Amino acid sequence: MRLIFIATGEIALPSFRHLLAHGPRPLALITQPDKPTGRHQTLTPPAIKVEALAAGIPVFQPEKIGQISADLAALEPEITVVMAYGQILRQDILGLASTAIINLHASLLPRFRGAACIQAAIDAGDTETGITAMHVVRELDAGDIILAGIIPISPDETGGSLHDRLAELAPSVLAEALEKLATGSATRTPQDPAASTYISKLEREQGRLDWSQPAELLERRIRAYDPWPGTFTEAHEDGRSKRLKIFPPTRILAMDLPAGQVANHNGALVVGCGQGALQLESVQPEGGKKMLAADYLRGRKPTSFA
RNA sequence: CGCGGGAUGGAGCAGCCAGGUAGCUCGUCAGGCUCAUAACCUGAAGGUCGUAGGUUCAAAUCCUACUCCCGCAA
Repeated sequence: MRLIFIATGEIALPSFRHLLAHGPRPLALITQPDKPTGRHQTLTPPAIKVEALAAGIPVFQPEKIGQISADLAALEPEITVVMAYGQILRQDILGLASTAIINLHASLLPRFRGAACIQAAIDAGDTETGITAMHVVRELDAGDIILAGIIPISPDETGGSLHDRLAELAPSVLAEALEKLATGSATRTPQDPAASTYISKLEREQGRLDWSQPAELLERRIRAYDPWPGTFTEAHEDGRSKRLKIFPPTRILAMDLPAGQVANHNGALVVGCGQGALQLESVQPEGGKKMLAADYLRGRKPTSFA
């Protein structure tokens, strides 16, 4: 089967490796251009590009994928697989493959269409999520569903841990979808538009915590947004105010404390929420390293978070 | 050279601006108190103040260079 793989995010790595190991071997990888990253803006290639080159797979990195539609057409693909690419595909790309263009999406569609689907599942308090294989259509993540793989979300799940587990789940979903498409046994289940939800890409600023919200919601958000985009607050300490990153796990307490007020409860760092309170275990002050909340309290005396 | 913060006994910090015997909250060890304890009391050990130069009678503190860590931004 002639297959083209289009992906950038690390969530696609296991699926890509699966194809390298068990076939069909991708004719080419299309991924985003190298981007400057980190404190010193070093130009960094996507990890999947590095693996593709090591495996001798041709790599395309167009600024806009439309620029290489002729090159892709020349490969005469039967199947195009898209996963966490980061660009909207133009109509001419959608029609390239003779059999199908499919997308692996990290949620149980039609719930959580869009970029931040993994974080959204935890943030919403869902008990399960998965990988959905579907046909790609013009509207984002709205195509007919071929099949989905489901995994439970554990109570201490973080965005990072769920990301990794979904990445590991994806190859089996991909393999089954390819098998069905190859044998003509693939079914198409339309998505119920009324049940669909859309989650836009997360920005760093969205990790700012609102302590007037219930502790239950904040606890989930801190897990969901770890490690990206991360959660933070402003720690007020005699006149000064410094950014403080907050990491899971956190513990919900029934304590009655005004929202945003900080208490040293027998050495434990407790913050009041709109409903209940949250005990923090791991924080990172601006300019400092990640540390235990108890350590943080030894040297800093914050009075409130906002 | 994108902007900024930091490096001080095992942990987290103060001291630096206005140079002059290294301090706080803990931890550790010993002893005491207690039915008992992560509680309390007493005492002790533990630091080339990131590295290398410079200024000075004297540098954690002022100047220069360098190394490492981190926040923002992208």
